[in-house]
Amino acid sequence: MSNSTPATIEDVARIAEVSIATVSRAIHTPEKVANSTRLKVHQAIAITGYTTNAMARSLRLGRSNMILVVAPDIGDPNFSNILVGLENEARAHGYGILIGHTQNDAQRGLEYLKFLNSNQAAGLILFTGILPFGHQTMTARLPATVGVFEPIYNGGLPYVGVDDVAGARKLIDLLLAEGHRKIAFIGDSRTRLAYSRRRQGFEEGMDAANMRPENRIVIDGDGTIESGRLALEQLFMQDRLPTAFMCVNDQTAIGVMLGLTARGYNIPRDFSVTGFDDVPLSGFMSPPLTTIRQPRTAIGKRAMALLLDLLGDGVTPDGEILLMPDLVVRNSVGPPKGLR
Amino acid sequence: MSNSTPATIEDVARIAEVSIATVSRAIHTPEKVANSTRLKVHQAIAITGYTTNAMARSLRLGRSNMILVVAPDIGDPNFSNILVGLENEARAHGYGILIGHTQNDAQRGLEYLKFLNSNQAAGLILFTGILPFGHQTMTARLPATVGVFEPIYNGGLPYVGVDDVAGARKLIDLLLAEGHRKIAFIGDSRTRLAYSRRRQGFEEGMDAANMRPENRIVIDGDGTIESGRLALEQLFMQDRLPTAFMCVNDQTAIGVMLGLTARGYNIPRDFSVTGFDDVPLSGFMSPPLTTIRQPRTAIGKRAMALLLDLLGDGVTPDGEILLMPDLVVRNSVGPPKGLR
DNA sequence: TTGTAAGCGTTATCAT
DNA sequence: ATGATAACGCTTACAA
Repeated sequence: MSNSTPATIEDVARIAEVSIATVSRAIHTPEKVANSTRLKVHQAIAITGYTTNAMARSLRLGRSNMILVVAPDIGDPNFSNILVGLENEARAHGYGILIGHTQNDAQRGLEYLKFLNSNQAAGLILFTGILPFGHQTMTARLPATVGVFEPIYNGGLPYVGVDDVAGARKLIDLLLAEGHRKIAFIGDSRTRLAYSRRRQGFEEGMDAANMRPENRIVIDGDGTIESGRLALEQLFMQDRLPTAFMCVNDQTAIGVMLGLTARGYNIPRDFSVTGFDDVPLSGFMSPPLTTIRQPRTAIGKRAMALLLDLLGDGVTPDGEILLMPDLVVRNSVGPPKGLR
Repeated sequence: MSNSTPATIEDVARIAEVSIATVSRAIHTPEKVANSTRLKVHQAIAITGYTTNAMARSLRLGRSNMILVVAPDIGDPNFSNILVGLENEARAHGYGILIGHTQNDAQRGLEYLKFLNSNQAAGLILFTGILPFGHQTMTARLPATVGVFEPIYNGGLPYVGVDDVAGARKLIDLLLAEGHRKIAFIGDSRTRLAYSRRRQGFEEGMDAANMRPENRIVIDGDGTIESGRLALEQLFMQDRLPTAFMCVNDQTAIGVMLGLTARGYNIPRDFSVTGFDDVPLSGFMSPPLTTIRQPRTAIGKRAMALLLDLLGDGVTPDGEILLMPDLVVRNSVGPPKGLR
């Protein structure tokens, strides 16, 4: 069955004994074609195994039906479920999805920019928190674009994600309610809106409880397990110990937990720890991690819906769609040691 | 800088005051163009910000410079490092990578098939273990294709991965050497070559040690953490307990460990457990998991090199390239209880 | 060394 | 309701 070359619209036309124009119409505007003709065409299509050559179609149309999703790290445990949401919604509207992987390398980003500029994708979803095109970022001519999961720092682009400030606020309020006073925020030094917003939630909560600056320990990592561990070591070396660690994300929290456990401490008896994102692993930790759940599939769905809207009427919507995140209370938080 | 429409080759030609053919040559066969002309052209390109329209180019050429990588589950912890190897190699040869995500859904697979059939990708890398095109699998007309990480069950396609039999053999030999006699193999019931080969390694090792059938407990899951847990519960319920669990992959092993720990057992004092793959999480377990390391980046690199070869001379190479995997000894294996 | 022109597979306009 | 044909942007004989 391995024919040498794919069937073209002409092959179909010949077999159906109509013109190629009619074949095209039978496919895309069947109502403009006589019933009998349409039947013949579809039979011919079945015989030849014809599928539209998307390159030719897109060239002619000046647009494709593919959406490019760019992420710096495919391995990000948040990514795959977001993707499911994106895909389902795209499919429902006749679009396909292609994934680009930048590894935080501007060179790679640029290649995707080229891809976009040659109309190989109709729209762009950015999972990056920052425009990934290096020095060309400012002058990049982008198709319809929406950020997802992380607001985009330097783009002024529409975005769908969770309300980071509110999520962080839920966490800090929980810690405060348990009786914690001296709390460390293990942040992320990379310039990303999501991180500074989570920090902001932390500060607002501390403010609301009238906590003095000396009760707030802020230290930055880079959002990895390793960096959580490192931040913890720093704090121990400097002898600046809180009773609770509020971490910018789950990875960091897992690093902190691992470090604490390795030092022989018990969580939450000796220290409390919180995360953010509810990554799959978090539920498997011991103790399971108290964190904020990202409605990942929903976020993906909304983001794609937004993009498709944008593609439709080309009108740029209001800046951000913020979903409310849920607090997931597990077992990594308890009252501080002094209070028990 | 947001021009309405991308510059075309004609814009460049006009500005450089040459024909479009010369522009094309200046780009692709610069040696066939006078120095002075080449200079003018490149200046014009800079001015216009021109990038080749890949759709038009591919349509004309009948091939693209994109490689499609299809995986059922982007979230697979093995995937992201394989991808790095694939990408680096592809880039080095002027190819870009696109990722397709099937979620084990034949419908989705079919869409990628269409994508391929319209020449939108020059080659295909399959991370799937099985051709993902449903009932059209048998008649699918594929471009140059190579399987990676998992041999492809129903394709007869070239493949780059690890020697599963040899890897499993290392594991079973370790267990045997520690003194284990009654060993359970927690397998995967899905029809994939990788799993049956690991099982084969298990059997060969047991055979070589003259172990009787009643010392071999074989039970199947589906390769997830949950299924490892479930398999363990089944064994407990049936009261068929081994002293060691050899698991088809790390996820399964982690499930087994979690279940064992939840039941209050100590690993490796009460039971030994092994995995396969050395997924990132495995090193973080307590105890860290003894397993087989997949040289993921190397596998990706080799697979892409093979594909590019194939693209070059179109000659189908010998079936499989098997890399030797390393045993990673950590702390989840010890002597069986009776022997201590 | 450079230009002219055909053609890749579509869709859309204009006739018929 | 259907057919001829131009055009989308590009590469590559072939001519000059």
